[in-house]
Amino acid sequence: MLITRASEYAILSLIVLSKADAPMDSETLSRELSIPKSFLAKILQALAKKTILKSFKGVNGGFVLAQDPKDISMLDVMSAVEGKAPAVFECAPSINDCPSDKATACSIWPFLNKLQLKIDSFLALLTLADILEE
Amino acid sequence: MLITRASEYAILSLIVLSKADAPMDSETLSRELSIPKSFLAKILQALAKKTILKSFKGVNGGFVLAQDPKDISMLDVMSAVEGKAPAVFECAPSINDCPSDKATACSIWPFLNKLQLKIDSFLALLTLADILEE
DNA sequence: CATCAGGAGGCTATTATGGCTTTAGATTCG
DNA sequence: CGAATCTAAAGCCATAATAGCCTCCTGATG
Repeated sequence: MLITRASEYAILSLIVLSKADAPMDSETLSRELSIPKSFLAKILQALAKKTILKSFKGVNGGFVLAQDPKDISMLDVMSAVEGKAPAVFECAPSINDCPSDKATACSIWPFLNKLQLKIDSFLALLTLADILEE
Repeated sequence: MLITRASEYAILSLIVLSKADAPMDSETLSRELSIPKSFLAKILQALAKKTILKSFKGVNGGFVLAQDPKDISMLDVMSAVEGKAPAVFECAPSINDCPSDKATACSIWPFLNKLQLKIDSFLALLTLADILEE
């Protein structure tokens, strides 16, 4: 999946936002979590675009969760933040498409696909609610 | 975990090596998988250092699996290749250590730790054998 | 209309990726 | 035994992608 720091920051933010009862602005979040403000802003915007967060402009604006934590999966978060579809193996784009004309690459393709599916389904089942529950 | 391309290449290599019956050198692997040779060489070296692979120098040298596929977990591979300990959340280094003096960061620490454990244990149980079996 | 906070884009710094060269251990052959 | 050859090991350097910084624009609020 090529998990980057953006995913890490996104999850951190979601945990904090899930506990807030009013919109929290990116500057406050940035300060509380010691995350660079400008980078965090872009991440929050990406989450808002995928309707994982809801944003409010103006005074007392900020971000709130747009969905119930049990409906927000780590796969959702990561694919929202990492731009492209979350693919561990970028050289293996689709199940019907052999990724290469090399015989070796072709023969390992089913195994890669299997691994990809395992990771994806794990991340799809792991929700924000799972992390929050005690 | 900040999964990078190195992990992807490592897993690709392990799948191919698991099907070879003689040492395979980094140049051949690089050619078959269309992976940059010099980068792949470093990855294979990292895997050899953690005794996931065994290396042979000289004529007919190369790399072979040093362990049974069922004993090679994705967590092993990723931590071998990503240099540092595989931590999704680098700001949260150890369970007894609050990662920050910020109250907010401190309060979300248990949740982060929980997520980290979930991901780690998933990756620790996912072995090369799981990927290879049909 | 003044102020606040998100949205969007460009720019810089840092890190990951990839290229290249040299060194060292192992094998083969004369 | 010694030279030649093969391949891992290890380093340094270039490029590409990510992480982080700054400024202006837009919509909302009072």
